Amino acid sequence: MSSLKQIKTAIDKENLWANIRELRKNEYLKVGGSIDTNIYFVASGSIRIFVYSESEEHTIRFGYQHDFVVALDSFFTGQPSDLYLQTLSRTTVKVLHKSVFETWIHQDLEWLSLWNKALQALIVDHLEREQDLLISSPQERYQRVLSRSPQLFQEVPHKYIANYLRMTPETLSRIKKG
Amino acid sequence: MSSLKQIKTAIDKENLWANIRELRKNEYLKVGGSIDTNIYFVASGSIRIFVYSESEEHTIRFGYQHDFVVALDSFFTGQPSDLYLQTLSRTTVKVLHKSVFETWIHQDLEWLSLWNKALQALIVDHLEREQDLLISSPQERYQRVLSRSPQLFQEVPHKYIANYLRMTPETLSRIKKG
DNA sequence: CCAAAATCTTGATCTTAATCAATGTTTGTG
DNA sequence: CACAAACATTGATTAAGATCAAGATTTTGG
Repeated sequence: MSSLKQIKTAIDKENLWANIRELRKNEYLKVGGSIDTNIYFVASGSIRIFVYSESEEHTIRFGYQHDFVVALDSFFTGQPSDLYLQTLSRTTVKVLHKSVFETWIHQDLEWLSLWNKALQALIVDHLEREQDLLISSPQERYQRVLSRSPQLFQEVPHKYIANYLRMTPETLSRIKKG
Repeated sequence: MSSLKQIKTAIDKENLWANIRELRKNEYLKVGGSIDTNIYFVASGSIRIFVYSESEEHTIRFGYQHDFVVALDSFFTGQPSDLYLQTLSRTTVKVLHKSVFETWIHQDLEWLSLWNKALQALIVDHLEREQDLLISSPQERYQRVLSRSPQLFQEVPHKYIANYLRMTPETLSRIKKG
């Protein structure tokens, strides 16, 4: 059982959730320039994290059912960040406040160790992502992400996946066909 | 004082280093397919972390004087990883074994908290890096990294920086001129 | 269920950075 | 110091993916 799943179970048991939010398609949980230190758990639906740059959107990550979604930079630093969190469909999230989480996690060395493990797993994921992005062939980038996250292609519109893979929807479409 | 600096100071004080290695230019600390759970501290010189893919090298990160350098995926998972660690010049590193580090870090909640902070800072760095890589204009990618890490351009040959920025040395050269 | 909107596909053209090639410059070593 | 090797620059050409445009398909909301 992954560290994140264990953390989720414990949060449920101790009933730490602040509230539940229901969002329509395309609603923003967070916009650029704002502080958001919440942890969101996607009960249903899907969310996209992106930034603006060169007046274009760049997709950082997706979250769908059973994922945690967090504006990590704002969460860690407590500062405003450039990240946008937007729903891609009607979505329900459970909200956990950082302060509650922090208090809880520091109550027991066991929890802190678990959180440590979760952070480590996150870093390993980021390393993978970095390699995905460095690869020059769009074909290869597609293959790597497809084989690691086939589910993703079921869950979110491909135009966003194309953006996530730093290619146009047209290029992605042609790769899928080929 | 950053969490990493505090950790470094403590390791020095407790004398946890296993040994010191002197390496010539272009020597490998680690090659792809191997396990390496060491933490290296660059006393002098410089190191490049890269992977092979499509029979090309892709540069993940640089480490120079006073940086920690770690094959993070292998370090965290204990498994073999695709990362290569290679010196870019005559380099001296201090070596710290994971087991020693882990034992030490778990002795005190204070240390574990500090390590936690370091991991968080690392994740924020990775987020920045991800945004750097997503940007489509080579010009912009160059500008962002230059303004965040001007020192880098003093420390390592630009052909490696070009690779790190996912462009050719020719393109980087033209950007610098323009 | 139907209409409108959003998404996806396909083809033609254009643009930008990669490639190729040659020369100039710096660095490191005997 | 000299000379070779590594690195950087510059110009010409090519190629791959972006852009543009139109049509097909799917999704969504009243």
